[in-house]
Amino acid sequence: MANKKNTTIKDIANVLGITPSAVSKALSDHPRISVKTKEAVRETAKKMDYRPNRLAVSLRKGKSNLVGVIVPRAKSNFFSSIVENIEKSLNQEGYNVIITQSNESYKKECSNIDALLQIQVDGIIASISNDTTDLNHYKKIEQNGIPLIMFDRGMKELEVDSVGINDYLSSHLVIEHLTKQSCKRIAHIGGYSHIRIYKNRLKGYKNALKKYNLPILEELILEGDLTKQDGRKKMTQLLKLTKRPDAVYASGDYAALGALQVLLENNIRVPEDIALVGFSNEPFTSLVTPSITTVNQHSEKIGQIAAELFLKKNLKSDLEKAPEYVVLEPELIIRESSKRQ
Amino acid sequence: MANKKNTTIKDIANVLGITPSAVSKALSDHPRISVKTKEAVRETAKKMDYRPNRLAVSLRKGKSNLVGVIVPRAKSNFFSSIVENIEKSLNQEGYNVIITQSNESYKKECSNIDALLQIQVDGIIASISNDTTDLNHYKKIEQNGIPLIMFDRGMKELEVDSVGINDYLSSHLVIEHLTKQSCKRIAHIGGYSHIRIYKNRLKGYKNALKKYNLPILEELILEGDLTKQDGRKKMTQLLKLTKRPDAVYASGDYAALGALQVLLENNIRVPEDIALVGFSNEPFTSLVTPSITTVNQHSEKIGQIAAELFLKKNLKSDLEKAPEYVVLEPELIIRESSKRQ
DNA sequence: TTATATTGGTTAAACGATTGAACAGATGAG
DNA sequence: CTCATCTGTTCAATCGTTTAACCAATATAA
Repeated sequence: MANKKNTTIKDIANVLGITPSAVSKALSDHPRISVKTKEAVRETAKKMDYRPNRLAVSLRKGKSNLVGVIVPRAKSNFFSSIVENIEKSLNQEGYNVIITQSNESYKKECSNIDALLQIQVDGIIASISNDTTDLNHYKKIEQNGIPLIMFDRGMKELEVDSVGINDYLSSHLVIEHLTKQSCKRIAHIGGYSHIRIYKNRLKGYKNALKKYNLPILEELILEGDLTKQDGRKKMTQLLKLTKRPDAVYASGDYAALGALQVLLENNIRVPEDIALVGFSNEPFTSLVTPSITTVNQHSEKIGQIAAELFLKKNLKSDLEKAPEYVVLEPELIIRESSKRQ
Repeated sequence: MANKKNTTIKDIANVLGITPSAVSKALSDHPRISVKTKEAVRETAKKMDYRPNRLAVSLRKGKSNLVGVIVPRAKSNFFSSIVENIEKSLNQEGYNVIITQSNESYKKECSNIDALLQIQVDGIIASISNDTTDLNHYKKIEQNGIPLIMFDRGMKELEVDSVGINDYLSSHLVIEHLTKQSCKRIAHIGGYSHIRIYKNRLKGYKNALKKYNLPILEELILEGDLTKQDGRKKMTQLLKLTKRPDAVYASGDYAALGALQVLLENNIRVPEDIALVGFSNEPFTSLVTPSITTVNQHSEKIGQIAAELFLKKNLKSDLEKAPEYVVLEPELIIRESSKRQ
């Protein structure tokens, strides 16, 4: 029945009365093959709907034309947008992309890497999970001789190419804006500080406070996994303080959303009583009431640049070279949750 | 340099002084290999960190252990949740999943299929794009002798396994609920009716109206691509009617969101003046104010079942068999946008 | 004792494409 | 007329595994 076997190079050779190797060379435009033969080959190849067997080519050439991507969560708009752009860029260059999610779990991240190496991808583009502190599994990638590119959450320790935004500057933008709204007690719901981006946002937050002559109050600085649930918890905690904050800057939109819910449930006016800022520009931030001020991270560009970094590294297969760090400028999107007129 | 070549079956053979084929058989637990040899092989395999070359295995066996998935949009929570579950189920069985998006475009869908066939996936699990009317590109899949499974948006014409919810019943649930809220003029913002699910929802809507003795008014039935933009447009259109509807049932949450925005902008009370119901239970429906009543489609289950259908089909490689249609029961989630007390 | 199983492998071909080396025929130089 | 060169192709090995067919040695049966 159907199961029409695919035509191979051999079939073409038989039809034309030449050898498979001549066909192969004709198709790859080898100089030693006559123009006449080349044309004949190309023509019958098209006629017979020939498509090279990717598996055979990969086996022979030692590369699979597959690139693995590891994201913490695929659902997040930020990551899915990055993935989309990685894919677009790499498809153009003849690569296919395999997407895996770590679900913010160290264990899953390890097994993702194993799976990708086992599939023999030509490279891995990854963003580290919240749960990850040990980095040995990432070193396996380079031991396999393929490039690793990190995005958003990169780690300097790994010494690999990476792309992300200027987190330090982001915090400055946020604090600057909040002080203009005359906020004086700005709390920070941060991510785990072993992750570079969250550390940098925290550092930026502290430095900016200093710059605007505001005190750094440890009771206003919290650390968690930035889920909506975490946001609720941290906000509840902040409301218990005798001296409540008049603004909250969360390092993630989901945490900001959780915080917002708690604020509304407690009939606290946003932004009049407490102003709120999130991070990542997830679509829902513009949909909720009040809409949430947030930081745009240019996810499209991040994806594209990550792909380009891979292509560059892969082309030169020059893993030795010093790593390249691309840093994009953040953009503050001011919405209702922080705009006190 | 790193680039440590991977150990092959041959290396193991050399170490043990036997042939590669003996090693291969030992690893696959062939009965003709002695227990002693098997143990020795397994041990040195582990010691040398042997991992079979998937490319070679695939080439030899004629199957890649890769499954392609085509979704209209990866960002949608509904689809991403399905994908997540397909992946989970298939990974367990040793398959890897390649995800592609059609972005609701016929052309992209075609090129996705081509790409997947070219990668030599062992099967394709797909949901048809809004833009697609011609189905010939899907037939190519079966011509290649691999199974095709459809989810959510399946097409009877294709005669392949599929899984989705009972769309007809969904509309009944919605209309029943709205009539209980004493709505009498219920509008329907539908998807393109060449897509089966939207046709069925429309049919269910009409039948349910009849059941509750409500007239079917063509001016209240609209068709579009169900984006937020489309929802805005359709709602604006409905508001221009001399006799406005007192309820709107949209076949998609994004369209419902667009409609809600227009309603709020026009100071129309929801649900008191016009009640609103969406479809898919996207997370934002519970986040906006008022929260949107919607239909839950059990995306987790859909993914899992799609994977199972593939595995079954693939095992028997029995493409001839009559297709299997799995239909899940929908669940109406009632929220503020339609609850008049 | 001879024929027959059984055990535990080995050999070799195959999957489909690539590629350096070899080779045959035509052409040109000396 | 011979040797070298060029052209267009074939040969054969290779990538790493799998597997049907084969073989030698030992065990079993008649």
